[in-house]
Amino acid sequence: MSTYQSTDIEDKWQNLWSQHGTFRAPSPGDGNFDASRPKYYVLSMFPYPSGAGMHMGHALNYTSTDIVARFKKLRGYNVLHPIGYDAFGLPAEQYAVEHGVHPEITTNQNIDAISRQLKRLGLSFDWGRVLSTTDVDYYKWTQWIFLQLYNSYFDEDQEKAVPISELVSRLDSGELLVDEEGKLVSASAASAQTRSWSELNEIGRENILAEYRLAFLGEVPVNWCPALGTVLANEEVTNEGRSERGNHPVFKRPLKQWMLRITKYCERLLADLDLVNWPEPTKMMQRNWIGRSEGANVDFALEGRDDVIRVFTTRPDTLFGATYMVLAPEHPLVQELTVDEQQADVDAYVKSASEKTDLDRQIDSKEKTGVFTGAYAINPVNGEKIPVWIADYVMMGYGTGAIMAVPGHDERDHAFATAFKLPIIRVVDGGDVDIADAAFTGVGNSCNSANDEVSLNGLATPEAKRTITKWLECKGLGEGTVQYKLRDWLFSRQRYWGEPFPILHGPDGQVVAVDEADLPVALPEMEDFKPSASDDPDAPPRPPLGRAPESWRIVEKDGVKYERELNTMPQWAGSCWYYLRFCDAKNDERFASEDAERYWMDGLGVDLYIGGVEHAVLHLLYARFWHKVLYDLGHVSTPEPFGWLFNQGYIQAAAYRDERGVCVEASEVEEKEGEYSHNGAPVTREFGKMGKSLKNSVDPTVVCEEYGADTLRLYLMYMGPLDQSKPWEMRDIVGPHRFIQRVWRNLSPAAGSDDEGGGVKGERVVDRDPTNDELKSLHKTIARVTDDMERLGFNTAIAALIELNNDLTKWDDIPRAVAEPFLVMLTPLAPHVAEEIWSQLGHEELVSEQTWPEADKDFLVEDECEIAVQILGKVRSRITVPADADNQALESAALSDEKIASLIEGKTVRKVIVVPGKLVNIVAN
RNA sequence: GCCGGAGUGGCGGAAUUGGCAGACGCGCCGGAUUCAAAAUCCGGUGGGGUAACACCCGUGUGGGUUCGAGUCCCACCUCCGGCACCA
Repeated sequence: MSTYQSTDIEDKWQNLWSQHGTFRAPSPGDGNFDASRPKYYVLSMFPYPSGAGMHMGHALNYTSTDIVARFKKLRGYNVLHPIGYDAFGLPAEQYAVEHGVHPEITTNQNIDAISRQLKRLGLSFDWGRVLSTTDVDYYKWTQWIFLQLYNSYFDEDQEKAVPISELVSRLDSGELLVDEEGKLVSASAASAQTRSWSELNEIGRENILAEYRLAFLGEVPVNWCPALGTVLANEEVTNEGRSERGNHPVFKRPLKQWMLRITKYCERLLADLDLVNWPEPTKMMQRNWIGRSEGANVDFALEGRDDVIRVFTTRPDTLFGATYMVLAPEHPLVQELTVDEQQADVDAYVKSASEKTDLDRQIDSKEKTGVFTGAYAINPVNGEKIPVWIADYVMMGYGTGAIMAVPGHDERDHAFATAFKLPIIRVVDGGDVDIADAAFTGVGNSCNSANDEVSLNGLATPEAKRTITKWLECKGLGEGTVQYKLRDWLFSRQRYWGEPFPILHGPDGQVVAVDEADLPVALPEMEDFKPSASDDPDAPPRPPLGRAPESWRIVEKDGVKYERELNTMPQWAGSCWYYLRFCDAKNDERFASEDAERYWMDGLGVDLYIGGVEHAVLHLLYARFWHKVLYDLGHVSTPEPFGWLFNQGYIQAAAYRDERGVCVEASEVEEKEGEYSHNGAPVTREFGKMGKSLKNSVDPTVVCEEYGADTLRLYLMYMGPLDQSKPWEMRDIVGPHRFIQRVWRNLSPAAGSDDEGGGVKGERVVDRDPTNDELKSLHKTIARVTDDMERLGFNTAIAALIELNNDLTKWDDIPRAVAEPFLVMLTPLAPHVAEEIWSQLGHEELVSEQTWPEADKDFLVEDECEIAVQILGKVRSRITVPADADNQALESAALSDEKIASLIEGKTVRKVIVVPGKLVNIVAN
C-alpha cells in the first residue's frame, strides 16, 4: 500500500469502529459508563428517508455534527450523537402511491438506502439508538404524549400545564362552578345561572373540559386542501394560499378537527427565546410568527341595540379619530346588524368574499372594497354616531374580527375612507403631509382628543395610550390587552401514513381516550391506503382509515361499541420529541428513563442542534411547545429542548438553462473558454440551491467513490463558514484531496515503500527530540485548531492543519512528538486516513480514543520578535526585541534605533504609543 | 412597506479586544518529471509602477472618530433571507 487508497482504508476502519463499538454512548447505569466525564449531546435534524436518498445538504449537516462529536470525544466528553428517521408523512405516502407499494415497505427500503449512505461517510453515530418515527415502539410514546396533552389544561394562575384531573377535582369539590356560557367561575360568584359539576351529565362535563384540554376537537375555519385530500396547519400553507407540499390551492373551511392549544404558550415561547443560544434570524422568525402586540380592546355600543361590538386596536390614543367601523365579512353580527335596504349588497359581498382564496385577497389588497351595513355604532369617547361597514381587509382570524377605522393614522383605513368618501380627522400632530392625502402612522402628540372627562391633547403617543386605556377601564368600556398572531395548531390529517390518535368516539358523541395500558394503537394493515383527492373545494374530508377493517375501527368497551378516531397525526408529531427518545431509545416502560433524560438533557437540553433554517417556525416551534408541556407535567427536566441551535447554509451549485429557459442536467454541460453548452446547444449559467428542480445535484456517494469520504468531508467543511450558503465547485475538491495525499506522504511509513509518485521520501516519522521551532509551529496550530473547532470554524481549522502539513513537507524528517498530535487533530475531520496512519505508526489503540493535545503556552509566546516602529503612522524601521520587554524597554529600544534616531533628530517627540508585541508608534513633529 | 443578514483579488474565503489586509484552497503563470498528456512535485501570483528596489493605490459609496479603521459612528447604494391588509 504505497499510495493512498481511500476505499480500502475507509471500509477497513468503518468495520473496525463498528466491531470495537467505538461510538457506543453508555448512559448512566450501563456497565461501562464513566460518570467522571462531562456529557455532550450533539444532534443533526434527522432525515426524511425519501426515495431520492441522501443529498449533499444531508452530508454537510451530518459531517458537521460528526466532527463535533469526534472532537468532543477526544476532549474527554461522554458524547451522545444519535441518528434516526422521520418517516411518517405526505411524501412517503405519495412515493408509496406512485410506486404502488405499501408505505411501510418503501419507507423501510428508503431507510436501508440512506443508512448505507450515512455509513459510507464514516459517521460516528451510536447505531444502537437508531429509531424511526414509524416504529410502533416509537409512536406508542408519541401517542402517550398526545394523551398527556389531552389530559391536561393550562392553568392561568400558575402559567403552566396541569393534569385535567386537578380541574375535575376542583369542580367536584364545588370550588369551581359552570356559568351559563360554560365558563368556569369560582364558587363565590355563584348565582341562579351557575351550575355545579354534579348537575351535569357525562357529555355536558366533557364539553366543559374540552374547552380546557390542551388537545381538543374544535370546529374552526381550517386550511382544506382537496387536491391532497387533507387539512393543513397554517405553517404548512404558503402566503400565496397554497400547500407547501405540491403547491395545490387551499381553502378555508370550518371543519371539526383536532387542535393543540399552543396559543396558551405564546408568552413563554416568546420569553424563553432569551434563554437559548440560537441564530438571531431564527429567533426573529419565531417572534414574528407568534406576533405579540400590545393594545386595547374597546367596546362600541350599537345604535338602537343592547349589544356592543368589541374591537382590538394597538393605537387606543387615536380613538377620537375613529370615524367609522369595519367588520370582517364573516363576523357573526353582520347578519343581525344589516338593515333591509342594504341586505342584498351585504349578502353579495359576503358571498364573494367567502369564495376568495387568500391569494385573491392579497392581489386585491391595493384596492379597498366594502359595503355599508346601514347600522351605526357609538364612539365611546365622544358619543359620535359612526357607520358600520364590512370589508375583506379586516380578517376574522385576528383580534376580534372588527376594527375601529382611524383613516387619519392608518394607511389601510385611509385608502378605504378615500375610496368611500368617509371623514378623515387628525388626532396626532406630526408628519409632513396633509392628512387628507395620506395617513400619518408615526408617533407624536395627540390633538383634537378630549371629552368632558379626559383629554389627551398634547400628550405623547405612549402617554396618550396609557391615559385613554385607564379611562376606558374605569368606565368599563374596554381594557388593555395583548394579541397574538399565532393560532392553535391544527393537529389532524386525513392520511393513512401517520400516527393514529389514541381516541375513541362513542355512539352518543362521547370522546374517550384510549387507556395508557392499551397503547400503542397500531396502524391497521390496509390494501388501499390512498387519500381521497379531489378538486372540489366543498368535497368533505374522507380519512383513509375509514376504510380500515371493522376489527380495527370498532372497539368494544364495557359493552359499548366505540369507533376509533380515523384521522392521523401530522408529520411534525414524531419530530416533536425524538431528541428525548435518543436518551434511552430502547426503553419500553417510559419514553426515556428519568436518569437518562436528566443526564443527557442536563444544562439546556441538546447542547448543539444543527439543521436547516427551513424549520424555524415549524418543527422548532412545535417541539418547544411539546417540550414545555412535558416540562410542566414533570416528565422532562429542562424548560427548553435545544440550548444551542445552529443553522447550516445551503449548498448551491451552478445550474444551466437552455434557450427555452428549461434546466438541463448540470453534469452534462460542457465548458469551453467561459461558454457553456449542452449537447452542442448554448446554455446560460446561474447559481441556486442544489436540488432536483435545478437539475444540479451532486450525489455525495458518488463523490465518496471517486475521492473518498475523508476528502468529501474536508471539502464540505473547507468551502466556507458552516452557516453560509456557498457554491459547490467540483474542481475545488482536489485541494483537500491533495492535502490528504501530502499528509499520507509525510506521515505514512508505507508511503515510501516503492517509487511511485513524486516527492516520496520514505519513512519520515522518527523518534527524535523536536526542535523549539518545530514545537512552536505545532503548539500554535494546536491553539488555533482547538479554538476554531469550539466555535465550529472548521474551514479555518483545516487551513491551520494544511499550513502545518506544508511545514512538515519541508522538514527532512518529522519527530513523532509533532506527527502524533497532528494526527489526533486530523481525526475529527478525516477520521479514516488518521486511523490508518496512526496504526501504521505502531499503535494498537485507535486514534479515535486518544486525547486531544493541549497547547503549551511556553511555545506560544515568541521568545524574540520583530516589531514595527512607526513615525506618524508610517513604518520606518523594525527592531528585534525579547518577548518579555515591557513598554518602557520597547519605547527606549525604538527611540535608540539608528534609523529612527536619525529621522526624529531635531524634532519633538510628543507621544509614543506602544502595542506590546505588535508595534511602537512615535508621534513627532 | 416592515424586520433581519451581508458587501474584501479572477473565484471560495482568512484577518483575537481597532495594529504589517488578502491566511488556506481553487484557478492562472513559470519550472521539474514525461515520447506526450493526465496525475504529481517545486516556485510565483491584489492593482499601478520599476531593469530591480523604492514608491503609490487598494476591503460597496460618501463623510466622521483615531497616531492607526475591513473592523467603531453617521448617511447612502446593492444583494440575500423572512414577514406582509395582523388593526
